[in-house]
Amino acid sequence: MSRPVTKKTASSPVQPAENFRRSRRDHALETAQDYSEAIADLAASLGEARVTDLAHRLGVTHVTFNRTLARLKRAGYVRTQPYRAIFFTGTGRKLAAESKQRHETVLAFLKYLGIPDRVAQMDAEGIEHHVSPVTLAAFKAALLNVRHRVSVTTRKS
Amino acid sequence: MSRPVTKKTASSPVQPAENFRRSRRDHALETAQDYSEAIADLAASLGEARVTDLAHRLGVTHVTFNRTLARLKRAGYVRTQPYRAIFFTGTGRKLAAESKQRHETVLAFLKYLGIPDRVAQMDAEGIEHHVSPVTLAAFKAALLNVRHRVSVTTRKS
DNA sequence: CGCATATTTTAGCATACGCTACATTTTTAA
DNA sequence: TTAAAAATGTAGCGTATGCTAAAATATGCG
Repeated sequence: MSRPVTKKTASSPVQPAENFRRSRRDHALETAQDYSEAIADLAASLGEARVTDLAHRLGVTHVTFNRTLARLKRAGYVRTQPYRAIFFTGTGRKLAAESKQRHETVLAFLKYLGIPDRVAQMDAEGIEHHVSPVTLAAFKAALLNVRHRVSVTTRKS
Repeated sequence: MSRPVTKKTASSPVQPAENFRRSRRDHALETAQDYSEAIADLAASLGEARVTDLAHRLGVTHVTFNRTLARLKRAGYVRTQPYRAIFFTGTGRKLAAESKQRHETVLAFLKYLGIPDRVAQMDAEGIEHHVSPVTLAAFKAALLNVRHRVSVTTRKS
């Protein structure tokens, strides 16, 4: 007993699995994006990106940062020389720019919803990595809608 | 050379770190929530939750599911007997219910923004774990707003 | 009943991420 | 110039997640 169920296991629920899978698969990339974004940020504001500064900004030890940096290097996003500052490759710079842009959009959207800055910033940090281009576009559209209140072509990056 | 920068390292950027930290810290809980939600879902629709069915639904092997299930057990969310179906504890049921509720809200909100079902479902899966109560409330408010067409002040945390 | 099949569990490996402790190199200052 | 301080890098540990392969238990049918 205890199994009086249709044995038609796993016939219908096949699409959900894909979503979960995707959600998980992307996770590895998230940190890389965060790191790239931080590197770009700091490079822009301080003129260069140093390991210690970046680690502190990201709330990890320099060790943790360093290891992930190695992954970024392997992936071809950044190039570094030992004991020197970090430099982006073209690909890396693009990744960082996209990440930042997306971050800004998500944050602006949350604020637009009336969410307090503090909370918006926290949530944006987690949400941004799961926002597909389509959803991002929807966010942008909503923002444009409220800002201009008139017809605006959606291209204004 | 190569360091012509102000040495005021790590004085201002202390709040960002918190956000990143939070975003990461929560990650361990995400899977547990996904799993709980799936267990509850399946228990509701099939009458009981079996390891193989659940694993398939979540897109992982039964082995992976089983190990995480052990963690849920350790955390006191579920109780199981070897080779038997899975049962929630009170805490676990609550967690599952909350997760599901949040999932529904996020999904509905994305759809409300005009995002196609397929995409909305994918994104919701990733986003839901990063939506704070405040943001969730804002989502709900937006939904109510469109449903009732009445004024909904954004203060309702 | 007993063996074939299905389900569940365990064992062992890989990756990513976090950490502390320690080694190395660079920078700074005496 | 040389020794102390700061920054960077390496080694090794722990957790969580994923996997495949194989053992253990349950189930079902001849």
